[in-house]
Amino acid sequence: MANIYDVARLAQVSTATVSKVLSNTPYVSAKTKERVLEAVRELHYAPSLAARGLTRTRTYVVGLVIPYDPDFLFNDPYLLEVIRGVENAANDSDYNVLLSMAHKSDQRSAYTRLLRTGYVDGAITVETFEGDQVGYLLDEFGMPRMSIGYRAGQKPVNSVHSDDFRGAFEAIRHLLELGHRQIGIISGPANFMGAMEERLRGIREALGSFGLTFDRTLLSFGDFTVESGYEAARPLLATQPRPTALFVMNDQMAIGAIRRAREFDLTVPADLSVVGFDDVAVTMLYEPLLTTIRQPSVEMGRVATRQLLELINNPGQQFDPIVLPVELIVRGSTGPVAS
Amino acid sequence: MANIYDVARLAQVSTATVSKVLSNTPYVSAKTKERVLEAVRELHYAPSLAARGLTRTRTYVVGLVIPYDPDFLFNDPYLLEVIRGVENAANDSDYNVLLSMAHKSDQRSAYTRLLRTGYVDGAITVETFEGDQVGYLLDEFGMPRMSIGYRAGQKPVNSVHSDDFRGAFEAIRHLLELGHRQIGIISGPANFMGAMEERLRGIREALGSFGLTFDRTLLSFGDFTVESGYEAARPLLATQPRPTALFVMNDQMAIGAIRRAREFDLTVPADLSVVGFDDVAVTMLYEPLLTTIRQPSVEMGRVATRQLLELINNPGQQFDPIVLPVELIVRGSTGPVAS
DNA sequence: TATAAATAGTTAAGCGTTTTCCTACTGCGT
DNA sequence: ACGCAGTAGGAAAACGCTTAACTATTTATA
Repeated sequence: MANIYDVARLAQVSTATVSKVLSNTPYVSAKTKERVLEAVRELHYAPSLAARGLTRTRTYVVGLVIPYDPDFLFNDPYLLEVIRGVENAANDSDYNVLLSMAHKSDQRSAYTRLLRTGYVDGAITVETFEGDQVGYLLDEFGMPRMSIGYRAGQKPVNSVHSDDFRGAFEAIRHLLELGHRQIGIISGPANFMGAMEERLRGIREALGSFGLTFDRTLLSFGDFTVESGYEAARPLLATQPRPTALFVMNDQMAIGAIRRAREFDLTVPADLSVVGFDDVAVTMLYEPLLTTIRQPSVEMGRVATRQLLELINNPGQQFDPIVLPVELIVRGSTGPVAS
Repeated sequence: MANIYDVARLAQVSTATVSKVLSNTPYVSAKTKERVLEAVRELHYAPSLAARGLTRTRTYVVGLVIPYDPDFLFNDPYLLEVIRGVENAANDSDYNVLLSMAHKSDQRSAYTRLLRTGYVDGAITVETFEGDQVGYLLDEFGMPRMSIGYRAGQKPVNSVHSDDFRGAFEAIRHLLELGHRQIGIISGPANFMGAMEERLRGIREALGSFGLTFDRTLLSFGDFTVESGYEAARPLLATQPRPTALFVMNDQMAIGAIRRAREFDLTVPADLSVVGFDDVAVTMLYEPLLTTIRQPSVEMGRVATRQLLELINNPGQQFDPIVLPVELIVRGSTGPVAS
């Protein structure tokens, strides 16, 4: 593997000049520059990131921390899209992505890997449940960091999340406009960072705008799995008067709920309308096609990364969470209330 | 951030000694060792990987290259599991994972990132369609590499894949044992590296063991998407005599095929048995639950990584592909042939 | 024409490790 | 008392790059 000396020798200049050419520092004549580039090409030279990282402050690597304490998160295609978004944006700026999937039991090691080795310029943490340590540790260390999702603590916090409030609001409004008045809710885990509260807020607001109030007895919880949706739907569908619609906070639980509805001999959407959340591609397999709220997952990864790079270049900034728009996708699982 | 000098000073030894303690080199007294470790703890010291990478040959980073030319691959939960397996195994050996999702258009850059910067000790490439360049480039460079999937070229090649032959064999045998004799096949793309051929071989073998031969008119192709399964199923179900069973080479297409079957007023499994492939979790949403062949995806990532580390330590080895067992999971989408 | 300013390129120090000699000490057998 | 093997620890070079400081050359300015 050629090093900078080989290039310098071949181009008949000093290593300093080579370095300047490669980092686009001014005061190099066009002629010399070309000669150096020629040598670089000939030798297939690329600077060693290790050596570069030693002198510069930059390593050109960002860490992507994904805690996967709850295993089911890993069935969530959403995550893969976030990863892709991060990778994409990093690439565009010649950055590399170091993956760190910390299981709760060894968060310490994730922390070590990212921080203490000086291997990354910054980190993106995917926020899931409360109580994750890595984030705090990174902050304490002063490492530039962006969260994907909601972050505990007072604003401003550097994070990106989708507009859960609006998503829930639109979902409920859609149902209300279809004439539904008894709307059951299946929420995700209560300790899932922030998102659920936001959605509940959205629900209340939408109901309020129709002069209705939120009925707590129509609220039920699941853990994002199909099974939990199936379970959570039972008490709701057994309530009298029976809800004519369900707003379920992820698509998989929505599918579970629909399965339960069948057991109650309810047809979707004729007897029961169902709105999901996420718009994961796999639900396209299911009949009826699910009306849902689409989250811009790839975009979330992208935005978080771009913002992180900005933070790396100008450390110490704090800004308010970036909220990405969601979209109501009306498909076949919702319809007007039966008269 | 503390460096090795800080530690040396605090422990009142030379940096050489600190280094020795940290790499478990002999000839350091227990007392000194303890003193050094104490200092390390106190200062929260961790050696800089960059500096270490400069002197040692090792960077303790492996690259994970995922070409995502076909976008739909990214809806495949399978991939996420592979990633997880890689990350896991790497962690166990104190290795880090650098992600590189090369789009076809910039494979060159993926190559640069991984190779020429000297940033990784080895690479894992996920093989999908033929014609990917990165792999060849890595080999040419002499970089240790493991493939996940089938790799072009003559054996031995360093790769890990699941037992597609056996999987197809078991699927077909299962159907044959249920009495099916007209079995339609929906294959993945023909140019998808190796796997499809292996499965076709398995199909032939299973048929042969029942004294049957493969009927090419019952073969149809899709591209792994639900839609393509839906499309591919039509000609098959229109064939006379109509097949009583379908073996579909991934779960998503299987779902598509089942949807088409409904249009033909066929009930699964009463009128038509369907076997899928992969056993991705999301199919648990569908009724009937899919009989399928489970691939050990996390394990594939793990094995590939462990093998790569072995290859890094003893370069130049070539071994035969590692074949991981698959498993027939019988659920509700298959049943005895209607009499 | 003399001088200042801008441009072009070089030298050498330094980044934080590891590792190869070295040196020094200890205890043991003679 | 001497020499030697074994054990402990240190000094310093090397890894490949960047960059500050410097010199030399050219161009602009008065």
